[in-house]
Amino acid sequence: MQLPPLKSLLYFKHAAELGSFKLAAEQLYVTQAAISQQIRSLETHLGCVLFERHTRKICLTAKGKLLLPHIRKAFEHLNHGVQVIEEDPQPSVLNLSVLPSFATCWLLPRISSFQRQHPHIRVRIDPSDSLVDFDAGEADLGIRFGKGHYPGLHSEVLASDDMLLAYKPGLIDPLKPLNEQIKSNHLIMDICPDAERAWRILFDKLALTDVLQPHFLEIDNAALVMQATLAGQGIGMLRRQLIQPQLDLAQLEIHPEFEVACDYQYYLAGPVGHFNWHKVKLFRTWLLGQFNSL
Amino acid sequence: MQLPPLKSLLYFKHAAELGSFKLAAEQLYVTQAAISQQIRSLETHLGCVLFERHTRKICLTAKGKLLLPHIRKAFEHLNHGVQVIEEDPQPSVLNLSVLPSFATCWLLPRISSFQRQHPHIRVRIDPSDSLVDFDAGEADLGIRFGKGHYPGLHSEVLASDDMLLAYKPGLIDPLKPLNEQIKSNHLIMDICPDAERAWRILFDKLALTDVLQPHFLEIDNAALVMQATLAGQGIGMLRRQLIQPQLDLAQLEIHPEFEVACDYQYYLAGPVGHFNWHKVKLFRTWLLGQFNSL
DNA sequence: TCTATGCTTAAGTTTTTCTAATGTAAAAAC
DNA sequence: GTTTTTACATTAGAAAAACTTAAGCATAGA
Repeated sequence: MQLPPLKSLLYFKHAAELGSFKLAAEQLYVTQAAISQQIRSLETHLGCVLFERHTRKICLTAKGKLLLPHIRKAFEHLNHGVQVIEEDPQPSVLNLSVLPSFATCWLLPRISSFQRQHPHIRVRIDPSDSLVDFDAGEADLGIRFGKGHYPGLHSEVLASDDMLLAYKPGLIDPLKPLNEQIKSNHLIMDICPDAERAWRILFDKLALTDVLQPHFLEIDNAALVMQATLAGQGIGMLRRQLIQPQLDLAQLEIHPEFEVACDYQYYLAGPVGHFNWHKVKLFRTWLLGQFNSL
Repeated sequence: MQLPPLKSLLYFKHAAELGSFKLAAEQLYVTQAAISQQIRSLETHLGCVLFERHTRKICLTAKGKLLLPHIRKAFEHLNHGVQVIEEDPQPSVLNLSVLPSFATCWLLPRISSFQRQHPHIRVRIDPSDSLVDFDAGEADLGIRFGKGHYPGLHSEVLASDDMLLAYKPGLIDPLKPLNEQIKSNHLIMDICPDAERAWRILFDKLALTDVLQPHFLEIDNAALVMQATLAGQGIGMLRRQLIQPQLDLAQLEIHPEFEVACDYQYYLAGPVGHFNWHKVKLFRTWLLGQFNSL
């Protein structure tokens, strides 16, 4: 016994319960045409008409009325099953998977505010370069710097960022041409696409093509780049979000003539179900608040 | 509460019940890779592992065991609902939608054999050029001559066919060149892609480009083309399946030098559910038997 | 140790589903 | 009795999901 396309059954349920394709479309975040097509496909598959179409409303036919309760029951079971699975196994522990540099420069300096607000939640931060295995329960949520394409996971943008030229106050004189400053200082480079791109853009802008390789200090971690910059070892190409605390404290300065928007953005990502967990909702709210207060 | 992709739940059910992705794949007529991918997508979506993978078998994890009974129940309801809808409303009446020419030349001469075999089934034949509206219950099954693409419907090939040059015995002398015969007789043409194509192939083969238009008698129905041919009004381009009875009775002859396979084939088509109906199963068996006995 | 089995992964293709634009018919408003 | 509005239908083309093929990998069993 061949089942019809399952999605068409879901659409049927919504349309039947709301008595309207239009409302079902809104509820399901698709266009009305999508509903219309799925219902038609279901009807073709079953070989019978399920709705009487009137101009301003639809009614279930006899066959439709026969079908609805079964479909409804079926989806109740599916929902319940998924709900059982998706229950939070440890409501009082929040496991975050975060990029090492973001953890060091952004999250750690701010997390105490979250802990003060929600003292009953224990926060664990797992710094890792790649997304962890959510399936294995290794983390509840991830914060990533990327393009937002995390197949199978729910994700939302947190913020954009810019690459800035940063240095220890006094290291260079912002009134002298940038050109000169670049040539006469060490350049501290993070090995990451956005930083490399920003350097390239800067060089193009200054028409510098002959910068020597040894001029660069390459470090594979933005937090260490910042540390080196803080120590006055040269000029760093750093993300604004990561150095904001240092800028506020005037431990770093940025050159006023340079700024490049990053290709990547910060994303919050994780399995859809996790976003219903209480601890996750609290953290998400706090996180968005932190980004928006800047 | 966001449901996972519904198809992945179906695959999960099969895999869990069979304890094997491979067997599930066979049961669902897909490759084992498809199962593996769907299960992974489900796991990613739920954020937990559902199967322990061992080398030669898989086992449900605790979460998987929790999920299975709900999913199973859900699909039982879906199946039952669809079954209720798909019950045959008139088990003793078989409504066939058939092309007019096929009805006249093929089905009607043979249908009495089916009626003798199954006297309790009343057969109704609805000759129509286009597929009827199965949704409205206008027909149980359709027999079409086409490419087998009937979206939303189940279809299966019944037979292929060839276009032949047919004429009343004695009208032409098969030993004289075909070339001459074509020029000196009326040509009776059906307005249908396969017939037109066959005439074109014939003309190309005979290097005839100067055949005059009035030479042709155009008739928009293969049954009438046959009738005109039977009456000796000219040479017809006809499908073997349609003229077999006349060939057997020597009421028509075919030219031995010409035969072109049709692009189209005969298909049996209808909503999937109809193929479970008793009367449909009987008719299908009979129909296949008729085609195979040729 | 070697082989065979069954799951995984990756790339590319096919199929399905969706959107956007437009059409249509009837109810509601004027 | 028109005109407008509303909700569903239809279409073509774009986007997303699912599938297949082919290769890889780990391990149970010979």
